[in-house]
Amino acid sequence: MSCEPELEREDLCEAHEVDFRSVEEAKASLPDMGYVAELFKAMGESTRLSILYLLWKGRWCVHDLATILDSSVSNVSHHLRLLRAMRLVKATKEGRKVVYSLDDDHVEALMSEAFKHAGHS
Amino acid sequence: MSCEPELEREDLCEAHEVDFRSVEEAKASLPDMGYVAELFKAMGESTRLSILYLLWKGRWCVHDLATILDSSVSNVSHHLRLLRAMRLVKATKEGRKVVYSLDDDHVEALMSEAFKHAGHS
DNA sequence: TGTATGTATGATCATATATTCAAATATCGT
DNA sequence: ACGATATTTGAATATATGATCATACATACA
Repeated sequence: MSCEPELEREDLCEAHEVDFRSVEEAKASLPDMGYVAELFKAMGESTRLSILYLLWKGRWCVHDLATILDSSVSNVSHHLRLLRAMRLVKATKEGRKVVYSLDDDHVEALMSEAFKHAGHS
Repeated sequence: MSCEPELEREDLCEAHEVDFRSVEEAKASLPDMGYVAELFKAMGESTRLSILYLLWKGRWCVHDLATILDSSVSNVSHHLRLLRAMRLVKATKEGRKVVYSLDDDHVEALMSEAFKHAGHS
């Protein structure tokens, strides 16, 4: 059914302590990395990570985010678009402002975990 | 002491419900994102994330990692170098092989958290 | 000591990404 | 309706990054 070529024994390190079966099993057990990789990638850029951090602690409009981050409104808006597309943040229109907030408990848990150890360099 | 220019009131959204003080405080409270962003960036690439996942579950030499990931030894080795430089994985020479394993509990905790929700798209 | 195996490295290339700029859109107050 | 405020968008650009290739290095074994 699968179009994958069969794994051959020659593809393995000879005399490796783990056998053919282990490599096959490891390959089969590998979950899809797509979503998780995208998530980490979104969080792996300092401007976006800062935005997520700020929204973790409160709600902010675009202009103030840009001020706090010493960045341009345009740049912040571009990053917010990405975060919105990934449903990590949500936008609420309030008058002529758009106020952003976190939209994913998942992200809070990851940040909590990540910043817990921060400064262990 | 700081070379930062003083924040001016004009830099703020007028009539924002949060006041000048909040923006100043938010700016001051913002932790350094450097390390955490680097960490997420390292994990935000599917080949590297897969490597970390595999090493989370066991120990593997470079050749077998490449086989499991359908990638080249060279490519995997380059990624391992990055992960080594960040002290996320460690290398152990065993004969002519180099066996890699995780070198950071932190990463395990993050992966555990991340994959817990995977497939909630 | 030579050869095969296993890994690391540097250069190159194609692509992806962050940022800036200019301009468009939308909302409020006068 | 007009001007000011607030945000979004697309294009252009510079930089970063992942993959590949060729090659160097290092170890085991004959």
